[in-house]
Amino acid sequence: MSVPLYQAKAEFFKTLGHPARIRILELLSERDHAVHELLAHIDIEPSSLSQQLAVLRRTSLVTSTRVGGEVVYSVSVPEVRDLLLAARRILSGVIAAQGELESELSPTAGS
Amino acid sequence: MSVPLYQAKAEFFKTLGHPARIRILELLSERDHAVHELLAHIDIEPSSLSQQLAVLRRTSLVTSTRVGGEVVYSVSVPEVRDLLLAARRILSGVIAAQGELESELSPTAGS
DNA sequence: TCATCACTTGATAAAGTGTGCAACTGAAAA
DNA sequence: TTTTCAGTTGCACACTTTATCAAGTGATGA
Repeated sequence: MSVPLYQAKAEFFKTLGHPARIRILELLSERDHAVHELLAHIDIEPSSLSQQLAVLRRTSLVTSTRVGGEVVYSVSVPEVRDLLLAARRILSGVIAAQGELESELSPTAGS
Repeated sequence: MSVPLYQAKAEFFKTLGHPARIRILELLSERDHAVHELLAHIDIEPSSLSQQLAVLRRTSLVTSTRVGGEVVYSVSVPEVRDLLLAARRILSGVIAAQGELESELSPTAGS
């Protein structure tokens, strides 16, 4: 293999590193969605959504199918869901820790 | 909380989205390392390493302690290790799938 | 004290990313 | 056939990230 694994990992995480792409994956891991359905949940321009979907397509995390007038997206790597859950767990830990630290510094109010 | 969770997640993944930072976390999840030890394993300039360590510090994923002449880093969120393992599993799946696809397209050699 | 090792910081140029607008394609409805 | 809805693509601009070089701090050893 030409690309070292740690670099592939970095690129993988990079594709997860955008709020819209996270939202897309969260919605798609519930069920398949057409683009206009995603659009109803995510507050960005259609062209921007399309671009983020393209990023996810390029990395094979989602696939699209044309169904009549609409394009339906699905996750092609179901394990991504676990990853998002793991991230949430870690994150709540980190955020809680930072919260404590903050309260120690200024016990009256959080910034 | 002011920052929506999906945005916090995106930022979290973004900090993982760099090959040097992945290497650092992998090394640190084995055991603590001084900066010059990391430097021996990761092929980048000291200043660049320092910069990446700063990114990880800012997001509270690692902590540093001065021990005499050297600065020792440790992971402060051990669950990160699971995340890296999960990423590797997902990634090998995706890479394998792409490999198959590639062989179908050109059965003789992979690009 | 002076030199040196171990790191960090600052500045800057180059590369990469994201955003919004306009133009374009395909399918369905009028 | 013409419109309209559903998406995508191209492009210009702003913003961010990264790499590198030079300069600076802190501790140790000569």
